[in-house]
Amino acid sequence: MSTIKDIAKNAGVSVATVSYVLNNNRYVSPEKKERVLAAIRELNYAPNAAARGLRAGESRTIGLIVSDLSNPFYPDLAKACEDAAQKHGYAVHMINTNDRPERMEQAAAQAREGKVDGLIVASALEADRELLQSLRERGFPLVLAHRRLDGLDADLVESDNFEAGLLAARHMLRLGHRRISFLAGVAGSPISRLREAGYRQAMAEAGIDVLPAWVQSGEAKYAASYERMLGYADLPSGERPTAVINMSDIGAMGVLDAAADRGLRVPEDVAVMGFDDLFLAAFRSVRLTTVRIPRSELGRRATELLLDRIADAKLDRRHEVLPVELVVRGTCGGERG
Amino acid sequence: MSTIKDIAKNAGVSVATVSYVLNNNRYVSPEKKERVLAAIRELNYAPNAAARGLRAGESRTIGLIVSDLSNPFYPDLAKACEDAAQKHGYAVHMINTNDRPERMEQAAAQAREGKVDGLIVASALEADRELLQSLRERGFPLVLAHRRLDGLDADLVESDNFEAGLLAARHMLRLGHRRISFLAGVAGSPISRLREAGYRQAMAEAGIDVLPAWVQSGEAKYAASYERMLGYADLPSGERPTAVINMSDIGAMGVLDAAADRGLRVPEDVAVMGFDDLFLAAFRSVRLTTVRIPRSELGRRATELLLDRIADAKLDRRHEVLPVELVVRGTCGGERG
DNA sequence: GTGAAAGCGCTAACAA
DNA sequence: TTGTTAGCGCTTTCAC
Repeated sequence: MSTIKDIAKNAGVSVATVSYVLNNNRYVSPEKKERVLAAIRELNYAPNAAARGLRAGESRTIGLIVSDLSNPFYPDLAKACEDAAQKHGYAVHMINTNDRPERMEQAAAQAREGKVDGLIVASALEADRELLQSLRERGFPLVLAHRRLDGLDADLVESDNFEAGLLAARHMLRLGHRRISFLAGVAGSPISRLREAGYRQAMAEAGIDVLPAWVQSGEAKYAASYERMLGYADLPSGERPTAVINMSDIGAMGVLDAAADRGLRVPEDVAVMGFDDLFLAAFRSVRLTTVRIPRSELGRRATELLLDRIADAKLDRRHEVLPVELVVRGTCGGERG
Repeated sequence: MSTIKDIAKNAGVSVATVSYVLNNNRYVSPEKKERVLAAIRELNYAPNAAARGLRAGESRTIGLIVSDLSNPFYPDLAKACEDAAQKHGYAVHMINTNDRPERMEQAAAQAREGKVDGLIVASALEADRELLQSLRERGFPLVLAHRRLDGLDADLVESDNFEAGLLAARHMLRLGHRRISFLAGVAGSPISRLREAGYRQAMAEAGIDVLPAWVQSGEAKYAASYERMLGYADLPSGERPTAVINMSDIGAMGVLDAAADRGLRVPEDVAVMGFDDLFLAAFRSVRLTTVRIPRSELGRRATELLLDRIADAKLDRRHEVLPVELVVRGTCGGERG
């Protein structure tokens, strides 16, 4: 690898001059400039990032922490984040925690070492609060995406989860359902809490008492949701919920499959909804009615907020709520599309 | 952010001593050591990565280039890569190219700037050959994963694509099919070429002439495969392939959906297979028979090879071929599982 | 055992 | 208009 000195020597100028043409922040005579450029081409030179970073005190890289890359929710968010960052000359350093706390610690370490200039946390867990708070206290730029962490002094972009729950439940209600189940996410998850609140509000508006058996916390993943639907299927049909709203599209797939395995027809015997609107929800063999969570927008806005914050640390804290949208397909009947 | 100087001052020792305890590569008296450790804790110090990197001439970071993060194929590969890298103290810098050449150039730039110590390319395109070759010529550590690039002087880990094609076609043959279609990937893709060769070999073994209409190149994605299956569906039933092997599980979903849209039953009217064995292939509503491509192993081995190469640049070039596996589900009949 | 100081590659203040 | 040089934070050689 050649250095700026090699270029200077090759072009017969000082290193300062090379630096000037590199950053073009000083006038350099056309002849010298051309010689420098030629030397750069000839030696295939690229300025060393570590040296630049050390000098400038920044890495021009942001970190993106996601909890589970295999969840199709995150790749879209990550892509949008990368696109937005790139537009501003930043690279994205993605870290997949698999919800393991030690991975989060590694991410924080990278922050403290200056490997990244700021962090987007797309999966903040209660367990991460202290770590993230300590980062913030040291003034480290941080934005939470998708999952909020109440009381944490950081910028936040989320979707309108209350509205999402409201939309879902109202849709079921409109279709005539009364026994509507809400299969929530892990207890304490703010996303789940908000959506459940929306669901409860819709039920209250309709004058329906929500029975305890209708609302269950747990993992929103395929297997857990499958099991929970199996539980409903074993109920006598007069007690069984006629509609099931699941915290995620992936979980809704489990509900759908469990219903099928028990000979329950969708939507005739059970109507099913999810949240997210993943690509698989659109498959003809699925046609899942769902509430779309704007993941790309989440990623893009989070990045923009972070970049703003990096540029100006004393901005007021911001909190953005992105709109969600009902997507009607086949699993509740009344398909439009 | 505090620096090593702050620690030295706080602990009343020299920066050298701080460095020694940081890296613990010299004997330091217990008392001083304790004072240094205390100062580090007190000031919440972490050594600056840029300074270290500059000094050491390495970033302890590897780059992972994937072509499309939204394709569920890659996240699993990326996770395995991250796990393996982490085990050796390396971070992973993921870059999503979306198959755009300029993104590949940015990745190469990061390599030349020393932001990463080596690169795993999980989606090498013909168009990238020159760029990658020039990196190799400068001795930059590079390993190709999943997609080979003939003639490129780089380590390679791929799956046994010829065998995969063979397995798929033989499975259909065993089930009694004769008119077996192979919906290939983009023309010229080595993966597609190899799998097609396996398919053709199986057909030849069975003494069947492969009709031109049975083999079609194109995108292996949902929409393109959907269209191609629609084309088959319009054929008189005596000419229509009774079995369709698609280059990817996602594409096979398109085939499945097109068949359903045309009232064709699976597997009675058409048997369908994919490649990959994505999580969605296992859904009860899908139950796709497929050939499993070992994506996690691909990611893990690629990382190990790269780390080896970083440690020792003059290793012989390596080429590993990972085994694939037939996964029988419902879309061809004869389900075992 | 510990410390002073050189130097990794770069930028920019200052001098000329 | 261009060059000299200090210094970013760290590691390590060399000296004591």
